Amino acid sequence: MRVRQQDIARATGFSINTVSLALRGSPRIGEGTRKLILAEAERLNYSPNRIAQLLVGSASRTVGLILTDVMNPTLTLAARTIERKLSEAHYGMMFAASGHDVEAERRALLRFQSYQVDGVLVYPADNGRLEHLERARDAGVPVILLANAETTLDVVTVDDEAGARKAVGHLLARGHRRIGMIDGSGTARTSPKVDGALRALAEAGLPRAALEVVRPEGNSARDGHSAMGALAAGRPMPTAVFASTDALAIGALKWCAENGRSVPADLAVMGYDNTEIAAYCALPLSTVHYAADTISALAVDRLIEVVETDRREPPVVRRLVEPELIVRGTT
Amino acid sequence: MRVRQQDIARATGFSINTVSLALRGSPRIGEGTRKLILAEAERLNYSPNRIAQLLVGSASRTVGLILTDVMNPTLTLAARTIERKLSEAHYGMMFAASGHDVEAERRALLRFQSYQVDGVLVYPADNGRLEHLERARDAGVPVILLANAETTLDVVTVDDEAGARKAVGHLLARGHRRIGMIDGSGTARTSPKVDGALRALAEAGLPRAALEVVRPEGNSARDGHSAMGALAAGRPMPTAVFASTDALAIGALKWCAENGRSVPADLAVMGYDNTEIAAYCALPLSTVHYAADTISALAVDRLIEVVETDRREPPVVRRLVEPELIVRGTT
DNA sequence: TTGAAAGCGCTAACAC
DNA sequence: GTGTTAGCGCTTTCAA
Repeated sequence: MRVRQQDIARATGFSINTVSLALRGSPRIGEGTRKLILAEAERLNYSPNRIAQLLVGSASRTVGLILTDVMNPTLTLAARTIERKLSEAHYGMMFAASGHDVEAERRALLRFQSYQVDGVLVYPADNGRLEHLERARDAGVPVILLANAETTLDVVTVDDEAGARKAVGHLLARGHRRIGMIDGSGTARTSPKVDGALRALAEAGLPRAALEVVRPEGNSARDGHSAMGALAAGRPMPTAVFASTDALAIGALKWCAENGRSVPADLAVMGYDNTEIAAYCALPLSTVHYAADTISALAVDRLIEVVETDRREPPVVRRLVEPELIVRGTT
Repeated sequence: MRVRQQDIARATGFSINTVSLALRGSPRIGEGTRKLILAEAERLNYSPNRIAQLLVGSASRTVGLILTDVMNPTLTLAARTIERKLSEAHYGMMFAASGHDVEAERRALLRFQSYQVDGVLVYPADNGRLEHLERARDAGVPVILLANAETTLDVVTVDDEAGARKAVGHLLARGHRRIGMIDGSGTARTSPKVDGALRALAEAGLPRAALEVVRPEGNSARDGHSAMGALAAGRPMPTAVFASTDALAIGALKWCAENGRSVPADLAVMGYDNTEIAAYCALPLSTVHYAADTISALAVDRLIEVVETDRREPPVVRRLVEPELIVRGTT
C-alpha cells in the first residue's frame, strides 16, 4: 500500500527514527545518511502520514472557515482572500457553510475540532448565539469572528453601523427627508446597519419615523424587487432608498425601471456593495463600499498571530474597519 | 486536557474497549452497560478523536474540493451545492483554490491525500495537465473531474461544446452572418466553446472566417468591455457577439451602451450564463444556461457512489450535461 | 458479555 | 550519530 518510514528504514538499513529525523532535517543526522535517506524517500515516493503526525501531537497547520453561505458575493470574496492568505502562510483550510443554521454551525465546529484545526474563522449563523464558539475558544481553539456582535471573542470585521450612518447621512445631506431602508439582515437580533441609519437621522435632528424599514426574507435581487414594491405602497412614499446589500439595491432599481420611477430624478437608491457589478452595469447606484478582501486578510493575520504566539490569554481584539462612500450618478 | 475513552473507562470501571464498543453501539454490549457508558460520556462531554480513529484506518468521510477560483460565480455555485450535498450525506469537505496554477493544485492534492480524504472533486487548473490527478486515482483516491478533458478520469460536467453550438446556431438562425466571440478560456489548450461555435458555422455551411474570436486575459466584465472594443475595431464589424461567460457579456453590453450601439437593434449580444444577474438587470442578453448546481450534485452523487462501492476498477464515467438556450429580449 | 493485547505511522525521551 | 523504547487515542483480533 502506502510507503511508510518503515519501508525507507528497511531499504536503507537505518532505523525508523533515523529516517524520521533525517526527513525532518535534524542536525543530529550525518550529511551522508541524510542524503541517502532523502534519496530513498524520493525514489519510493514517500509522503508523510499527517494523521499519524497529528496523533502524536503536532500543530495541524490547518484552520477552519465557517461561512453562512458562499453565494453571498461578499463572503465569496472573503473565502477567496482567506484561502489565499492561509495558503501563502502554508496553512490548509477546512470549509463549511452553516446556511444560517446554528446547529449546522455547531456540527461544523465540532468536526473542525476533531480534526485538530489550529483555529477557526467564523461568519456566524446568528449574532446572538455564540456560546458554542466561546466554549471552543475556552477549550483552546482560537476563534475569530468575522461579524460584529456582543461577545468576548476576537472580532475583525467591517463597521456596518458607521457605513450605514455614512450612507443615510449622505442621502439626508442631499435633502431627502423620507428614507426607505431595505434591510436583509434576516433573523439576526440586531442590525448594525439599521442602528447606523437611525444614528444618522438623530444627528440630523430628524424623527425615527423618517426611516421606513422593510425586511425581506433573503438578500437576492428578487427580494430587493419585492421589498421596493412594499416601500412604494407605503404613504408617504420615500424619496430615497438605502439597501443593505447591492443585490437588494439592484432588485430595487429593477422595480423602479418597471414602474416608471426614474432614478435618481424621482428617487435615489443607494446600496451597500462589495462587487464590481453595480459599477459595470453602469447603474445609477451610489454605494457604501468596503474591501472585504482587506478585512479578511486582517482577520487571517490576527488568527495566525494568535495561533503562533501560544499565549494562554491573548488580549481580545476588536477591530472594526470603516467603509467608504462611493457616489455614482447624482444620488 | 481532552476527554478520552480512557477517562470514561476509569470513571465507569469498564475497560477501554468496552467503552469503545458501547459508544459505537455494538450489540455485543449489554443494554445496561451501554446506557451507563453513554451517560458518562455525555457527562464528561466526550467527543471522539477523529485523528486517532483515522490512524487506525477508517474512512475519513471527508472529500477534497479543488477549484481554480471561487470568485467565478459558476464555481461558487458549484462549491455551495457540493458542500450541501456532502453535508447531507454526512461528509465533510476540505477546500483549496488552485488559482489556475498546476503546482498549487498538486500541493492541494497531496495535502488532501495526507489527510486521507475519501475522494477528490477537481475543477482542474489546466485541462492538459492531469497526470498528478491520474496518479492519485491510481493510488486509490477516487477523483472526479468537473471539466471536460482528454482523460481516463471520471468526468461530470456541462457539455460546453453543445452549448456554444446552440448559442451560435441561434444567432445564425436569426440571420447573423458575422459573429464575434469573446472567449475567456485563458491559457487552456482547447476551447470546447470555440469548437462548438465552429461546428454551428459548419452546419450552416458558413466558412470559419464568419467567426472572429477575441481572447481576453480574464473573465471579468472589464475584460469583456475591452474585448468588445477589439471586436468593434475589426472590419467588418460583427452583427452579433457570443461571450463565453455572462460577466464578459455584461462588459460587452456596457461597451455598446457607451458607444451608441443599441442592442439588439444594431447588434445582438449573447452570453453563457449561470447566474440571475443578467435576468435581474433586465439586460437585453440571451444566454445559454446550465444548472451548475444540478451538475455539481450529479458529480457528488457519482463520487459517493465510487467511494462507497469499494470496487477496484469501477467503470469510468463520462457524463456531459447539455445546457439550455434562454432567449431574452429579441436577440 | 467483557477484558487483554497488539498495532495503525509517527515522534520523542533516553540510551549507547 | 544512531538505535531502543514508549506512547499518542483508538479499533480489532482473540481469550476468557
